[in-house]
Amino acid sequence: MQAHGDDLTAPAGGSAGAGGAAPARSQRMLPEERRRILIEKATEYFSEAGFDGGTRELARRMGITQPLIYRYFASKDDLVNEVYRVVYLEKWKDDWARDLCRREVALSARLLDFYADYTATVFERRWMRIFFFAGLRGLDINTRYIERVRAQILVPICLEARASFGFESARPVTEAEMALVWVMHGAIFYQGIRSVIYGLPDPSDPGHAARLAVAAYLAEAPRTIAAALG
Amino acid sequence: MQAHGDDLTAPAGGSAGAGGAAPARSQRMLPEERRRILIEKATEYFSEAGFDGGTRELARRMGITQPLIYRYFASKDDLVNEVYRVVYLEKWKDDWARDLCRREVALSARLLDFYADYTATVFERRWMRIFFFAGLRGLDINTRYIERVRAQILVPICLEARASFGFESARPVTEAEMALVWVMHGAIFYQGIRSVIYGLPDPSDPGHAARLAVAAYLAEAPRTIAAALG
DNA sequence: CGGCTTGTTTATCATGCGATAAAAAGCATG
DNA sequence: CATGCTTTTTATCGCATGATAAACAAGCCG
Repeated sequence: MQAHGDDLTAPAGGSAGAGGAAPARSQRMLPEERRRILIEKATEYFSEAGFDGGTRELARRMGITQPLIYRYFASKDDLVNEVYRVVYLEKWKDDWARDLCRREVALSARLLDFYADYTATVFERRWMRIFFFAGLRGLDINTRYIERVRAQILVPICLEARASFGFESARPVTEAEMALVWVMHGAIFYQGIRSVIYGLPDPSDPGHAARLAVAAYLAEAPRTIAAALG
Repeated sequence: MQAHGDDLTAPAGGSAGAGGAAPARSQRMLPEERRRILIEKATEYFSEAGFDGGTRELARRMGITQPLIYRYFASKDDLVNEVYRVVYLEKWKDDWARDLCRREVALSARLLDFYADYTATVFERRWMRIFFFAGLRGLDINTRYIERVRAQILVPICLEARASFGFESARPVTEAEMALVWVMHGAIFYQGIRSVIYGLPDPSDPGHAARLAVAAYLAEAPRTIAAALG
């Protein structure tokens, strides 16, 4: 539409756009720096427009020309995959799985600490939107992320719950135990969907939902575990 | 890609495709019927491909040619809006709000009945995916749907909870009461996300999550309501 | 049969996309 | 200043898309 009319702004060293959304026209850069910025801006842009967003519009927002993107990425898919990699993998903290197993701390405190940190990481517009764009596309990386949550977070929580309530057992986690922990996880995660996808205003007490969900989980867990192991 | 190569199948009255995915080439139809099928197939297709899916591919799946779509809809946007309308509005049941207020039935039963019916309606691949495609696009219709859930389902539940626990009051529902009911709702809704968006296998007991969430809600509600009205 | 209406297809346009090749511009070094 | 290497732009290709106009074909009525 108006991709053509506004390149009259700042022919060479132009200042920040008085006219449109395009930032200052960039100068020659070190490859690493250019690549870094490219991924960052691509994350920002694709998280809004979806992965069908055009490379021309992305370039325009960076203040570069479109073919330059192909000097740093062989194809648009390459760039998209890099965005995935950064968003999914680089934001994962191994501390989460480790800290959840620190039995010198009460389980309720471990769960609340974990969810405080986890939600601070993922309840962010860019992360959340890219997560769902990828999920709707049925991409492997999304499936693998969910599997990681299951294996490294939810299953450990089930085992910690067993230990916490005195049911030490090596038996594999049952479907009922998983269902219960998924309910807790879902109740908390859904709050992020409300904020970010629905655009509803954030609650004044952001930890409230997590406290309720964790308390409900711990209240129900003994019964579920007893039934599972009994 | 292969939009050209496979129209050698069944020139006129063709049988169901032995070659590809394209159904039988259609004959002349009554406008109402054609339009109905068009919306139905568009819902099916857009729910998979997203609203960036092409009109040619949609036409191919229907066994018609692409320009025919424009005899029934002025533009692709028109068709897309019709898909929204059908998915969002025609699947809403006014019974939900009414039945939630039937005080001769126990509140827990009303909640479980409601969620049994609600999840049967929306935990369906087409509905869920279109809901999130629209949500990510930030479309008005999605925002209005959420508002409808809030005003016609969640607020009434809060008021019914007050009545159920003997706190008859006309005061507006507080943020704490809303937060609690959103947690219940989110815990249940998230199970649909797991199945449909994540593609995880359905639990063997589909009502389990709802029972847990409703029980947790009813256990916590008296405290929350007392604090809100006290 | 001929003529009419209307559902459907064929042919086509303008536009935007991802991608490539070649020219231009920046910057260090002789 | 000239040389050489690297970043960036200009110009362009092939293709797919949404949309339009004109040709075609099926049924109905005289």
